[in-house]
Formats: sequence, structure tokens, C-alpha cells
Amino acid sequence: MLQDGRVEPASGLPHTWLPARAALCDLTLSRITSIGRVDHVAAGAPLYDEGDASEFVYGVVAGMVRTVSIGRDGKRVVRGFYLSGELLGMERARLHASSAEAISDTRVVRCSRSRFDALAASDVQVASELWSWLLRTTQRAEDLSVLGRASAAQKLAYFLIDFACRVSASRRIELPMSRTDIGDFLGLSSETVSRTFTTLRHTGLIATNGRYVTLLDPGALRRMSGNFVNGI
Amino acid sequence: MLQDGRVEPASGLPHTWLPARAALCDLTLSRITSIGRVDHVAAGAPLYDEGDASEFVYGVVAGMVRTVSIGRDGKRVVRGFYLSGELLGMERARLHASSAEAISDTRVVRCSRSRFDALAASDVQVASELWSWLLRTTQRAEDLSVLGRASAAQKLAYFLIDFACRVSASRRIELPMSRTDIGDFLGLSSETVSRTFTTLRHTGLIATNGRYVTLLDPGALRRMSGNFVNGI
DNA sequence: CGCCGAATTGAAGCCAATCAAAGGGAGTGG
DNA sequence: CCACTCCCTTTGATTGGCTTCAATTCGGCG
Repeated sequence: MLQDGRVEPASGLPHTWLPARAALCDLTLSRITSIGRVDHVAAGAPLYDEGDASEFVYGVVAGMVRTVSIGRDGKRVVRGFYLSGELLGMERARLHASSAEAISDTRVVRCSRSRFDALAASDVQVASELWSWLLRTTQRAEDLSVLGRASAAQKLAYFLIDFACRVSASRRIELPMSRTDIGDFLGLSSETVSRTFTTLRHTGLIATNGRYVTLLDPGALRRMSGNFVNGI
Repeated sequence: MLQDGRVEPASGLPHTWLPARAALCDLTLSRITSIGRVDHVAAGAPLYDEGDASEFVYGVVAGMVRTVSIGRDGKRVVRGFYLSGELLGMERARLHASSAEAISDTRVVRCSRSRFDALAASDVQVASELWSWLLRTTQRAEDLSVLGRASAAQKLAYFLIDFACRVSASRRIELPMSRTDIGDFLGLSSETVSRTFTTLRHTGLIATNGRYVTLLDPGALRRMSGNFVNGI
């Protein structure tokens, strides 16, 4: 089931547990850094708002960003979390369909769309990286749509495993976002997220300490999450 | 909210009701037809199976195709429906992550991946069309992941509106797939799909006649579905 | 120390899944 | 042409999981 580009985890864990996701956009990010501007965004502050003209592409250098949209019924939806090394703001629409907010203090590099397009057009390696990124994004979105019919425990297990793979190959991960953020991302109430954390703790699958979570049994979590073909 | 490439419906309906989705891959499909082979697939027969080597790209010329994958827990998931004019089998993985089956008698054109890649590399217009297609696919997948937290009525409303936009701009659409197919696509049981159809019929939003559904109030359905930014 | 927002825990209600059974519709064979 | 069967659809009754409302606890910060 392993796909190309998958690398062994740095910590020496069996790859069936926590395969480290290869940093997606390393090359692109370094190129953007040289032609863009690095900004600091305070925790809670927006990078852009829903409805703003989408003029820039952003790369997360350090910290974490969430994208949020508000449904017509007022329901908040967290579209995604972006960790350091990941890109956002690449949608083709002229207006941003969601707002982007720093979760913790964050450094981002921003690059105008025109420069970005020129880069993608002139650099074959960058274009290839972007193509892979888009395919992965599609597959992750499909994962999430399948995950929509899973139980709360399955959703949270997926979330934890996915996060552990992206942020590091370590079993100990930091979750700077709130329970509400996680719930709005997974389609659960914050209470259910909290309850499910408690259940996972009681069954010995995780340990929690403040905003840190330790995956005590990544294999079980992974199995619980449904062993997606694509992601993870 | 209208995006580029959106066209007015042929039937003269206000575009706020049923905007016809521009055929996505017309050019690509015609090019493929000239370099590929057209096959006939009987209703129920597979184009390919989950786990098969992915050697071909397919375009639906007539009829309809569904892609299906079976979760580790044995749960059936319909990943998507492909109408005439749409492409499938483009994923980059060496193995198909889902099987593809003809729902009704279907004609497809198949084209080897190498020929397809060569076409995409040599024809700028095709490459552009494919890029748009991939972006749309991503956005539809995101729509579906958001739809996962909606009610049964909202899901079905989305399904009907989306289908009406894709198959024609008419209010009368044919649904050749079973209730179970729809349920496995939306994350509902076939019974709930059936019940929800009944509810929509009783509230005067649709009329049904065999496998034909008439959207009596597309505006209400569209509002009910949540007015997604991307799709529809 | 005291405040305030977030997290946790508890209790009740609702929606969809599941189990179960009855009602069509297409195709087959007598 | 009718009877029969099979499968899909529809409808009913019950169960279970998540949401919601509500109350308490925890943790950070002035």
C-alpha cells in the first residue's frame, strides 16, 4: 500500500505505525522564500479573510494556520490545518473561499500569485511538486469525505495519526488548536471531541498532558482510523 | 459567487437555480477518442477492479460509471459517479484505489497512461483543461467532506442539484443508480435515502416517476443543500 | 487571589442506522 | 396472458450515537 515518496520514520518506528510524510513543498517553499516576503502573524490573527481577493500564495515557515469558512447556516467549518512546510492559498478562484488564521504565533512567507505562477511555469521541479501536492490534497479531501461516515473515535484516531505523520515521526505531538477547532474540522461537537479523548485515554491508546498528546498505541489508532489507502 | 467557465442554463432557468456546469473535458475527450479505443461496457460490468494496475485513463462517452471501494470494515463506499463527458482513472498511484463499474450500458474511450501523459505534455490546452478538472475535483471532494456533517435532506438536495447541473440544465433528471448507490455515496443507508425522497416529495420539492426525478423547486433545494461556494 | 475562557463531565433529546416486513416492477417460464 | 420469483424500494419500529443544554472543573493571567 505504500506509495512513492513515502519515507521511513526518523524515529525508527515501524513504518506500519507512523510513516513520516515527506515534506511536501520543500523546494517550492525555498524558492518562494527567495522571491517573497516573510511575515510574522500573531496567534489568532488572520492571514486573509473569506471573500478577500486571493492575491498571494502562502507558505508556513513556523507555527500553524487554520482555514475556516462559515456556512450559510452559520456553522463554522475548519477546512484544514497547515503546518510548517505546507502551502495554502493556491485555489484558482479570485476570492478566498475561506479565511486563514494563525493558531499559534506563526511565520509565513507570502508570494504574489503572478510571481508564483511564473515560478511554477518556469521551474519544472516546482511544477512537479505542486502537481503532487494537489493530487495529495485531493486524496486527503476524499479521505475526509469517507471519514465523514465514521464514528467519533475513528475520526479522532485519523486526526491524531495524520497529525503525527505530518508534524514529526514522534509519538508525542502538540495540538495547539482548541477542541472546538478539532470538532469543526472533523464534524463533531467540542464535547464529543473531549469525551472521545477521555475514552481513548481510558483505553490506554493515548496519554494527554496539557496540549500535548502521546500516542501510546499508534498501530491500534491507525487500525481504528480505517487504514486509508491514500492518506497516512 | 459564479466562477469562470460557468455558463447559463440552456433551458432559460435563472442561473441562481440550475447553473449548467460547463462540460469539463470536452477537448481532452475528443483528443483521447482519436488516440484511444472506444469500448462498450454492459450494465454492472467493471471497467477495472480495485487493486488492478492503473494503465488506462477512461472517458465516459455515453452512459454512467460509478467508482466503488470497500473499506477494511467491509463497508461499501461509492467514491463518485461519472457522467458522459467526464474522465476517470487519472490517479497517479500504480494501482487503482477503487473499482469502476458501469451503472447502465456505457460506452467509454480508454487511452493508455503513456499516451495520455504525452498528450497532456504536448497539448497546452489539454493540460489546462486537466488542471482545471483536478482543481474542481479537489473542490468537490472538499464539498463532500463538509457535506458529511449535514442532514440527510441536505445531502440529498446537494446530490440532486449537483446531478442536475452535470447531466443537463433540465429540471428532469434520470437517476440510473440504486438507492443503495446513492446512500453509499452520501454516507446514508438506502432506507434513509428512500425516506428522504419521500419527505422531499411530500413537501413538494421534487416529483418522482420511476427512476426519473423532477426538481419542482430547485431554488429551495439549492438553499437546503447549503449553497456551497465551490460546487454548483 | 480572583477572573474568564476552555475543557470536562452529566443528562436528555433527536436523527439516522438497523432490524423487520410489506409493496412494486421487470423478467422468466408455464 | 398470467403466475411466480427476485430484487429494489418503501414503510414501520426500535436502538444507538451524537448533539444539545447545563453544570462543574481546570488552567492561564492580571
